[in-house]
Amino acid sequence: MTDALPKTYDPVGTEARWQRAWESSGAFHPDPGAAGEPFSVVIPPPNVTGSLHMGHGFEAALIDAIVRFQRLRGRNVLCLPGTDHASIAVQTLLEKQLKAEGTSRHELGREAFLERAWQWKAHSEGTIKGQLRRLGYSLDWQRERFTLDEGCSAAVVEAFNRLHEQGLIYRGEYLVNWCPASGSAVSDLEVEMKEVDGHLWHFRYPLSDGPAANGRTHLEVATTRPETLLGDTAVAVNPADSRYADLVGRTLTLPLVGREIPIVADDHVDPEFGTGCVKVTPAHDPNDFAIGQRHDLPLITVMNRDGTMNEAAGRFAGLDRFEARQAVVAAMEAEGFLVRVEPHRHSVPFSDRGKVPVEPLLSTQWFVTAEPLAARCRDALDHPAGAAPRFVPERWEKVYRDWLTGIRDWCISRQLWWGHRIPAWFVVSETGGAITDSTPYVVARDEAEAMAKAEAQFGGGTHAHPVVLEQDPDVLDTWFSSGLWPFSTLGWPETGAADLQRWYPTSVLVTGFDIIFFWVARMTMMAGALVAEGGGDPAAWMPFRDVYIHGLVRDENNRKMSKSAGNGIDPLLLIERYGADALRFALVREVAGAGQDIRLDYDRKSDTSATVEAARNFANKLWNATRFALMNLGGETPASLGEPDATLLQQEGRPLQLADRWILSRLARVNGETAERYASYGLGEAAKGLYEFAWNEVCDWYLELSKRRLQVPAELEGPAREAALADQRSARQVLAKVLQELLVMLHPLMPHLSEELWHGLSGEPDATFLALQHWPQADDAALDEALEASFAELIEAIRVVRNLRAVAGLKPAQPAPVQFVTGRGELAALLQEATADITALTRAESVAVLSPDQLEVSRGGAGGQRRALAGVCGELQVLLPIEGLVDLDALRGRLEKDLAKAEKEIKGLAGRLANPNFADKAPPAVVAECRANLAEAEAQGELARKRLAELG
RNA sequence: GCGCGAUUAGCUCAGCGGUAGAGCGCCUGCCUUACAAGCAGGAUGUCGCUGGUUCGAACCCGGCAUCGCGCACCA
Repeated sequence: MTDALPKTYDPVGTEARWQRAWESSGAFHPDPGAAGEPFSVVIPPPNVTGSLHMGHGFEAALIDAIVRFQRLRGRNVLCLPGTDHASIAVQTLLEKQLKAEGTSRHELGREAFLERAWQWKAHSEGTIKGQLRRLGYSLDWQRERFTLDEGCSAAVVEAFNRLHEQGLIYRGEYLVNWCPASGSAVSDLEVEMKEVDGHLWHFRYPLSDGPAANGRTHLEVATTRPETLLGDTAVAVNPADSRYADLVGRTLTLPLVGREIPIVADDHVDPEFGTGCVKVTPAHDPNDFAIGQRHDLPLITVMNRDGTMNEAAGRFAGLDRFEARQAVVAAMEAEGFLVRVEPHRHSVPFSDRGKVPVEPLLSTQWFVTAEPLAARCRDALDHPAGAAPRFVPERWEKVYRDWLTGIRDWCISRQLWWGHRIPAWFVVSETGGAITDSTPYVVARDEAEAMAKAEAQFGGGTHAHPVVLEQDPDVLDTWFSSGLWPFSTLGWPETGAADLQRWYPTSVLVTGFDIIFFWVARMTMMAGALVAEGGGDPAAWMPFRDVYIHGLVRDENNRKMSKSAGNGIDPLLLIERYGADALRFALVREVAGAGQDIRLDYDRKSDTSATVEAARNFANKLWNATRFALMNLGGETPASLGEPDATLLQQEGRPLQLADRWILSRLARVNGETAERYASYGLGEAAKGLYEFAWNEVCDWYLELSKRRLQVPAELEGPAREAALADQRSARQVLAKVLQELLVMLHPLMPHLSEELWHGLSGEPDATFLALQHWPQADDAALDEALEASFAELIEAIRVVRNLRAVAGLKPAQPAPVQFVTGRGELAALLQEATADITALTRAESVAVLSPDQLEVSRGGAGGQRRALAGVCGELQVLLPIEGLVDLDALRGRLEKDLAKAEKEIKGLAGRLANPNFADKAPPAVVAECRANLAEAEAQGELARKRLAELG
């Protein structure tokens, strides 16, 4: 960097340069053997379904801020990237493509289809990696993983085998959520309830053996799904319902089908709802399935897997389920069984991915027994040493715990091709070469092991035929492999793996609340079963110490940004316009507390964002502040200048001025606060604090105050020159130190800009990175609360002068005399010490600090100052004796405003003090403060009145 | 139905017991050699409604309303 820096910061070239430098030097590729306490994060692997949107950018900004901070703190940091194969999502996407091409996966065949899926993966992964790099994410690309890569796949096979050995995986025929669109079972979590305007059809089911004692000839049932009546195997009533007590045990004749079905009594039925009679279709409804089990009812499946009716549906066979609904209703009506139809709003389960209603369908699937795994996780939350994991914000712990309580078994098989093939082999030689529900199977690590197991069990002896195996064609739920992510990526099941030893458990998981069940809970459950190896302290096996839950990015209309909603914004669009640092800073700065959603304002017509633009302006501000420093440090660096010593005062030879001591105190305080905020996930607060410090304190005040000291007039000679040079040097030292430290503190949020400016300032070679420096030790000796308070008063005094000048309509360049009047000795001393600063910042012609007595004397003498412009702040009276230049009306207006303000304050404070309870019960300090404020306000009001009177 | 969150300046949001804040936008002056992506000054609020606790409530507690989210779900 040279002295001739451009006036505006150009992020695009700079960012690319540092991204290349960091990566090619292996800056973020840690050695497990290196020193430093380990700190590790595995990133939530994005799906290889295309590209990333702003939500990913937001998450990246948060994670990177955390890991970069920890790196600066000297930790041995690993931040491991990767992607997820997203079984259903990718397969759906590919099938859509194939359909558009007029073909299908079945026409292509499994092998060719998978070939294509891998091509797609390579394409999508390339896009995603490009995006992550452009964000400046400090990832270890050499450790990049993919859920379907060799190592992760081996981990999946091992996990499946171990869980099976532990008796936690079973195969069985149950009602599952069947998604006809993808042709696969899905888990409970992949089902979304949606409110739909439907109908409630009331039907009559006649008693088969004649009228009841009370003359009743039929029962009336209601349903939202008439097509399922073809599979009814009972009608249920509440056992306590006296209306039907005598009918329990008798039978009804199912219309259209003619089947005799029993009337059963079951607690599930709410006698208050409808007629109190419920048709029971155990093979097509989860509640009915449960009733069916209790009453040992037959299961009659009337649908095929593609959502059409099957042979059991008789004359309706072949119809789509929704066509069948119409047809059944029409037939019921024609045959006189339809009582009435009423509109009915109700919830319908939809498949998350397929966007069609799921069909509860009886099928044979693989399941994970969830309760024992969940129990271990619940215990970890109640561990005496503290909840594991620790949720930030805390409230999410309850959400996590509630889900783990009363958990249902997890259906893990999917009738898809893209994914981890289930490591189970059917011994088809036992069932005539075909896979049926009764075909025996073996679970194994590979085919050879499967064969050995199968031969031991089924070979030789009485079996004359050779053992023939066929691997289960299904794949596992994507979340099965995602559940292993924190340890499969580090080398598990190889427990001796160096990375696993060094970085497991990981330090923090950063993710959105929308996948606490899908992913967070699955990881903790998997770790409990696979890593814990028999329990123990959860701190040893829980895959992360903390879980930091962030909110979602919403668009300008407060809608969640997502690809499916079509409102996602490509982060690259904003990066190209404003720079990655600006985008990152804008996103993080929006975070309040934690876990709150953020709204990114964005104009889709112009692709602009006021929020990001403000962050870009901040970057430019820092750029220019550093540019100013480079122009004024005389070619020196922070290192060559050395540390300023805040404990030495001007008289003792090192001319540290008021402003120096003030900014060094502020710096030390901001350093401590910022470190604390970063460490406790207060990222938004850290960003806001640094923004305010950099802009409102360093740039607006310190930098302005340093200007007059950085220039030593050529005409100075002798001791005066010596003094000016010494003062210049200390201003240089302080300026250099403050800026350099500020850049380090900003680095986690704005890595490229800070890296660039830090190099410019420090003159360090390109190969030395700010990213790998140490967080500066806060100089606690520089902290001076009283000084900070005094300086705030000084700033206020200068503001009043500026305000008066503005009211008077003085041209900025026009000098004017300034008088301060105060009876407070230490305030007078402060103003006296800062005379040169005040002069510089207010264009003062002269600065006088007077006591009230002195003022009276001077006014009595000169006589011509009665119409001075006057203002007050605190106990300080500020006068601009510039009669003749002043607009009297403006002057009066200003004074009236002061007076009104003072009177309003007096009223409030006096009211409070007049309440006897206040003096009695409020803390003495508060009462004293109130009295002081009242006295001050009264003094202010008095002054204003007096000046107004003088104006006549 | 149960639970969670939100409701503060025109907009986006801080503040969470002691006299209401920021950024953007708006108004008025300034091209003052770090920055016009800037500088200086200014205006702007019955802090959703309603009870209560307290000397004192935007802040704590109870209701209500509106918006959003999660879980469960009666055919």
